[in-house]
Amino acid sequence: MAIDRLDGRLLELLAEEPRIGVLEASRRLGVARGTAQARLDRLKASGVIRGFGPDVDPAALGYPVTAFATLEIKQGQGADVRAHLATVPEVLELHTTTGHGDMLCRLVARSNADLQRVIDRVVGFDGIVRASTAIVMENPVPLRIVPLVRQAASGDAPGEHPGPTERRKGTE
Amino acid sequence: MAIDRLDGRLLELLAEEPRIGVLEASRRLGVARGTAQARLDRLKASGVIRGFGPDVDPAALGYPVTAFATLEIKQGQGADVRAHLATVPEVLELHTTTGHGDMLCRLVARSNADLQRVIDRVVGFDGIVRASTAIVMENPVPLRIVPLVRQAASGDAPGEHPGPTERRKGTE
DNA sequence: TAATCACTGGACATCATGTCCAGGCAATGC
DNA sequence: GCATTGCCTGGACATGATGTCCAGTGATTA
Repeated sequence: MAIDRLDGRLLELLAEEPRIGVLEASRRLGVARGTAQARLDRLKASGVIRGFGPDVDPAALGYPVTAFATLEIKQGQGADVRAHLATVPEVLELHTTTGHGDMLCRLVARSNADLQRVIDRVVGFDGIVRASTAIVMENPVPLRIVPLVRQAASGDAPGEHPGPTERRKGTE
Repeated sequence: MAIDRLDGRLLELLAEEPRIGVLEASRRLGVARGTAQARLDRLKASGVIRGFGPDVDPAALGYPVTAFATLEIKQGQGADVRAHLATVPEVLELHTTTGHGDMLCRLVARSNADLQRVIDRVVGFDGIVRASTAIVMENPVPLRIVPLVRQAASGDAPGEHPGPTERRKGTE
């Protein structure tokens, strides 16, 4: 779904100060509450906004160590490995990829020593041939979405397929 | 900060149905509203909950392609490279790591073709020696936190330093 | 020209929020 | 044993936000 500048500013507002609510957002955007409400509903319905889940910091939970593991999988064992990794709480996300490895997963651990335990548990599975781990030292750019939203909303997005004007359609 | 079972269940509730609010959460947990409120305030104050920002789906914004790029950096160019990558909207996060590469970043793009443009922009910088990119095909385990919260809250967490009982202290 | 659509500005009842309070209860420290 | 501390309860209150209507206006499209 394409978003316009108003959608973009609304998303920015909510990203930076999630607690403000629809009413306050409409005030800051200079539009009627109904408009902000409608935009928000639309963003949620179209899947741009998946939800407003709490952003939990693993470090504050006692898991200050983050690592990325590249896994090489035995042919045909993909499904089993996925199921295995899904049972490990320290596996925060898992992707299957092209390239040297077959899978990439993000891990957390209580310490560098604990990371060894996590890795052992992750790779201690028959379908996994090899694993290489990269420990995260710094996180100069934490997961962010605002710059992308800004670009998507500005309409001058590079790589964008040239389209008609930005008039909203009733159903898309 | 250590969390107990009540904190854990509260986080789970909020993660799964963020819209319910404190009052409804307290009802489901079977505790007084003041308790849920206090727990939530404490989780926010201690940094376990960073916020309640909207969870935006890049794919719905028109960026359905995700990739991870491992970058090798020229000695002493780290700061410049970080600053450079921070200006690229398609760079959703950036980590400096140990291991083969020096940095790992998550990218999104409008298409496989567009990914080429993004990569060119990312590596088109003097301090970057080499880059290897892995395109994400599937995402069997999307970014999740609940299993980790459950483990942290259960107290029987592996790798946990043995501690006293789970009585809460006044200030920590 | 008629129809469609988004936005406005207002209305309403309901609900959640932030913020107090007094009391009970369990664990801690002396 | 006793006082202290800290958490939880259950209640109160005013304020504010929410969900949901509506009629009117302006602009675009067929």
